[in-house]
Amino acid sequence: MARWVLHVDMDQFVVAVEILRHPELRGLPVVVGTVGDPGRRGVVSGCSYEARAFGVRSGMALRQARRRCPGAVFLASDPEAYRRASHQVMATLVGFPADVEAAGWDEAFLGATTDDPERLARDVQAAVRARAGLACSVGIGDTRERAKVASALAKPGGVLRLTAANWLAVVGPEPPRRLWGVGPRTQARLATLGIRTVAALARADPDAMAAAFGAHAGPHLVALARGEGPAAVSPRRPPPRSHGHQQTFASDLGDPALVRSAVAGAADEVAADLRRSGAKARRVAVTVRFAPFDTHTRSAPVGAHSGGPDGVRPAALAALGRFRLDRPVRMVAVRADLAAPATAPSS
DNA sequence: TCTGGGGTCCTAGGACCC
DNA sequence: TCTGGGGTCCTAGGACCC
Repeated sequence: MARWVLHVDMDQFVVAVEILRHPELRGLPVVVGTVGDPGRRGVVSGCSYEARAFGVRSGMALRQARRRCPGAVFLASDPEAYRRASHQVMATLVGFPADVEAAGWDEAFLGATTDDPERLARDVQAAVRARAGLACSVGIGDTRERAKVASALAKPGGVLRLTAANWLAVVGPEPPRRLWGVGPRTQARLATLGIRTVAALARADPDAMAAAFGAHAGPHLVALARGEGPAAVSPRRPPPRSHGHQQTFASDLGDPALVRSAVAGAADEVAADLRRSGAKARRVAVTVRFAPFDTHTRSAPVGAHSGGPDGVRPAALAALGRFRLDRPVRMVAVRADLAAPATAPSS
């Protein structure tokens, strides 16, 4: 029997959850945003296939979504409902003879030993539909990268297998953006080098790519284009490396005192996270986004308070003190880098 | 045209040390 | 006075993902 990676990806997850409790929305263009009001600052966190037909995309500004699809139903995001649905899905997956690694609310990797991965994929789809009432697509691969790309190509509701044998035939003509780990910036840089397809990137000289993208990142890009990479699926999640909170203001803040109080508030939320998790902070970074979108970060160590929660706010305000708050501010963020857990030293 | 909130990882320059 | 080659830490920025 062979070892396979399956990538299970829920179809239009947040919208599907909304349709479960609002069946009358089925078949309509539906847009779920951070806020339900498309006149306010916020982005699309999920949209139905009917809305996508109008050009609405995840991550798009709500105002732009409304321009593209004025007739869409706009709903506010309800994270608690999505988390409950996610738990149902993950509980269903854990019932299968496989290692299960959650990769966000709406997707998971399965590591399974089987001679019929398609059969397993169909069984997973049926079980998720029966238990949670939701549809998913399943990618099958001999690496995580291939399984991940396969599930995207299988949408909606399909099953697709990608291995070394058919990877380039299927994915080769696609733009590099199709790869898991290549975004719009990297695709644009690749285009300036004349590389416009996955196949072209797979043929690229790793040394030349190292010169252009860095010693590690360059060859890594070529490996991605070949579908290579790890195949391990690990059910245990590593401890978090950071905790953060950020706030975009409904309208820009011109008063530095208000900016300081927003930073203090975010720092207190981070401190509360630290208390819950028992983790220690190493540094605290404050990000200030000036209008329209000019973004800078300053950080400070939390040494004076031994990394405890009480040290977060002073460190955040110290970092903020290094900014000149002479322009309107759109967003502030506070993030704490966590110290490695103080468990038994291993060496 | 306008760009949320929560994260992870990589790069690169300078400081500092041997 | 001019000077190699490595390592690690600190810091800011960038890219990407869900």
